[in-house]
Amino acid sequence: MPELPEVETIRRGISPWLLNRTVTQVIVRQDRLRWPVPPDLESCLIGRPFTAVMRRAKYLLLKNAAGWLLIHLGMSGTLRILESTAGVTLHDHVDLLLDNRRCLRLNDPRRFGAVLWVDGSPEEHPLLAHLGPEPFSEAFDGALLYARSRGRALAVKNFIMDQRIVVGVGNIYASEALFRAGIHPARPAGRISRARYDALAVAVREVLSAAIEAGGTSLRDFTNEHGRPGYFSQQLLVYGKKGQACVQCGAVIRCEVIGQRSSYFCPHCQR
DNA sequence: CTTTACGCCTGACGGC
DNA sequence: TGCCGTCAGGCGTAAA
Repeated sequence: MPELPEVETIRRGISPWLLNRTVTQVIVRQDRLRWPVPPDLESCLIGRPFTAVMRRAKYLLLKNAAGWLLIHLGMSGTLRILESTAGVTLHDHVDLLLDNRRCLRLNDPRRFGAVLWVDGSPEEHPLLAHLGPEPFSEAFDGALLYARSRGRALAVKNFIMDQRIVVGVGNIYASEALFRAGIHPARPAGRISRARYDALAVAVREVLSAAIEAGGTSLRDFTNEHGRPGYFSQQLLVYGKKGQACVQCGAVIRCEVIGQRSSYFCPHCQR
């Protein structure tokens, strides 16, 4: 599933195809996603061109004159731009047919994703209201991580994956950022120094921006808007590398479950 | 308030 | 070959 770099890659890819285009038809083949797809979605979309294609955290936000179409890709969702609505395959749940004859298609085998309609300010929507800062915003830095972590005992990996602390960091990039910062993923968040959180904030930004540059990480089913994979998997240093040699010290990379999620780290470089 | 566990779903993979 | 258990990029919710 897409973390922030994958969602941002999708956003950049679909944006030119959607901006100033109007939806002519909505096809919902399966409305049982994480929440039901609104039955009146077509009436919200038809006749009003998209005026912005934005991202907040891992949510895509498509704006028109009436409100916002909110899309989340869950664990296995993909969005593609197609020539037409032909060639329907398994798990092609939602199509938006556009007035340039293109089709924006959501495919999501596990159906943890969501397609919702938001009228009013999306920042006030319950799903978005309590999100932390964007990792590339000025509000996100070591001072924020340090302040928010005081007195908290949970593992730092779970702390930085909490979307109320900072958005966009999922299981892959949490492991990668902690390796780059030299911090053990199971270390209690409240027992990490300000200086180390400064390094972690930098590492989070670096790993996310490098992944965006590469067009996302290709693992299992992530592909961009044309169905092509991203290339950041070639730059992963610890994720999925259990049993392999650490690129920095040669120690054996380990994998342990922390907070119900597989966590990869170098036991020598990360403390 | 914090922290943990679980459930939602399907598909791929490894072991037997 | 088939069956079964495990695991997978997220996140809301319930419970302690």
